[in-house]
Amino acid sequence: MPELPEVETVRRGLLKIAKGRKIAAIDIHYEKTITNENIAWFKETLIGATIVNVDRRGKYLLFRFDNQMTMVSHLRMEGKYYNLPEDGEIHKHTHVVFHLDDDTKLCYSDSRKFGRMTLVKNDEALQVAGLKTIGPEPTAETLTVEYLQKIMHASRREIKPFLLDQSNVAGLGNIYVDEVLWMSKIHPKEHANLVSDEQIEQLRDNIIQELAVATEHHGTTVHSYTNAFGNAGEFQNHLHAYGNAGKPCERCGTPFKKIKVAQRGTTYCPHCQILTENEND
DNA sequence: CGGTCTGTTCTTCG
DNA sequence: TCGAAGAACAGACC
Repeated sequence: MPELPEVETVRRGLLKIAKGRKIAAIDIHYEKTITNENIAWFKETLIGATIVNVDRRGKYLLFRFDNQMTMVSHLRMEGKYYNLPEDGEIHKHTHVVFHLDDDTKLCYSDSRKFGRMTLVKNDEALQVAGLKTIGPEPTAETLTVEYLQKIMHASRREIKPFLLDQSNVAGLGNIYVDEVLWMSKIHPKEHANLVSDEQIEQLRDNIIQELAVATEHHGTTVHSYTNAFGNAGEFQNHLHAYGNAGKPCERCGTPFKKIKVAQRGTTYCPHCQILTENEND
């Protein structure tokens, strides 16, 4: 389940093997991965084009080509890129294969078939659904205290679904939301507008730091698949809350509880993370 | 074997 | 206009 640190790790892996490479041929084994209406056009437009860069915005990868086109790729839960020699045997669940001009192939596999790719002109990339409404990148420059305070004051949503909403802040998913809420001592069901300005500042700092440190560790590996970019991560060894239900909180020793918040599995410390008003779980 | 669960985004409904 | 809930995706697991 790639979140920002994992997607950034994939981006760096892609740059190393694909930047400067020309697409020689494309095999598509599962057409729904490509959301363009015209699959033939998708292939024709990319064959002969050279990958000049791979950018990232939130959890979206943007492959930039020398023909002024951008392929937007979202991995959703299980999407993975990996690289093989041209004569290598592709893994199960491989839906798209880009044959490159250096006798290798860039493969996309996705056991759940949730991931999507779409090809658009460069200047239309930010109009793609999902990117059009995406919030600021979680960096010190782009995610300001003022911005976070403004949008949190204006929302009565529970903080967890609020932070999972990519239009508020880009890049957070289930794992890192549980982590930053634990670090910031905020209950996952706390309403955004009831969080104090001081706590918002803490939360903002924690989001920025947590994602940066996780990126340094190449993200969190949940299911490990060798040879796929972004699966060498070892940040799972640094998680405090996620996956620790029943184990003692590092700060106070109270066992972590696991509950549902907005239909999502949520781990939190019932002692450190307290609701300001109700005593509901 | 049937039900549940999984994460993310989009769509629908109130 | 907002937020909650459902839909969709497909497979792993009990």
